[in-house]
Amino acid sequence: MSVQDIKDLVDRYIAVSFSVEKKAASLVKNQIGSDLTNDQHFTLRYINQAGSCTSSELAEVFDVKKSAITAMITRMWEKGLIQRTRDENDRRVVYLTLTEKGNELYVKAEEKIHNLVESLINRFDQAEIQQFIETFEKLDKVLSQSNGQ
Amino acid sequence: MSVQDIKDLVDRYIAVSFSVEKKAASLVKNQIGSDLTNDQHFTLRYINQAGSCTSSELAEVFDVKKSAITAMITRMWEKGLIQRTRDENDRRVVYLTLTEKGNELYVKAEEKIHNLVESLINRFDQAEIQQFIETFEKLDKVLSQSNGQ
DNA sequence: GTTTAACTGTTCAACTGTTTAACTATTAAC
DNA sequence: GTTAATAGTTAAACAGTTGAACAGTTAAAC
Repeated sequence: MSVQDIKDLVDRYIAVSFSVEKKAASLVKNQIGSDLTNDQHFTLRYINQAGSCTSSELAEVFDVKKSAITAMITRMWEKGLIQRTRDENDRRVVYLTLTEKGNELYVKAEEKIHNLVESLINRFDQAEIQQFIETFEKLDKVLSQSNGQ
Repeated sequence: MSVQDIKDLVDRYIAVSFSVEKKAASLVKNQIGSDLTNDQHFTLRYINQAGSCTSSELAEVFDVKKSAITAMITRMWEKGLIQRTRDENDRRVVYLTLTEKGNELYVKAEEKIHNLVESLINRFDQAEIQQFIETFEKLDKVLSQSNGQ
């Protein structure tokens, strides 16, 4: 592959990744709605899968400062979606869990997103989309390494 | 492919797309810096490639309301990166172009991003990454259709 | 055992990006 | 010539972010 070919690939990647990111976000916003922002949905998703977690953990996973997590959690806490519980052994730590309401809202939104993504995926050849996701996951790992230090 | 397989694929896609999005953003932020946010960089990129453009055009491309564009352009205009020029024939229209400073800043940042993306891409098999980008572009088109109406 | 250091989380000010709704100015339609 | 549509702006309100300073808690050093 020539230098020019690689340059073109890089150009195409930069353009398409930005475009897909924006379009996917607005598709979710328009078709899901659900009173949850994207970030809020993914926060609920993470806490739901983890069962419970801490602010520091979220800050690490989402790669933002802890104060950003505090602000986000507070907004969801005000809406009654998330519970804060202090650890009795180490009283610095606050565990975050979903409330009933938070869980319901999450499950509903998750189902809609699932259907949306499935309808997108079904428009592709199965082998193609499978390969795509595998490469995407490799990229995720490479990015983890690059970000690590 | 079974229903379960599809469900798993959907799960994996949702997880990996969110993860890559966050990691890529923070990698760019940490390694590029350059006083430009992601959105600002892509705005400069679009105007640079178009030569000149209007707020309405940017609103359409980025899929946000025009007032969001006004705010963003104003911030960059205050930094001396963008010029506003009224159309003499249709005085409602304002053309946006890069200033010298805006262009310099853009070119510098673009070069760094290019190198960054190239270093990522080079860690993949060439056929694999080429196929990946092609599928990514297909997905972009599918999203355009889905968002269209 | 007390002091010091490290850690968890919060608050506050400042910023970017976003939407909605009301508005100005200009052009097009009839 | 009045009415519609169009291009862009303004202002209020919100989500998400950083950075710096802070409180409270635990661990380490001595």
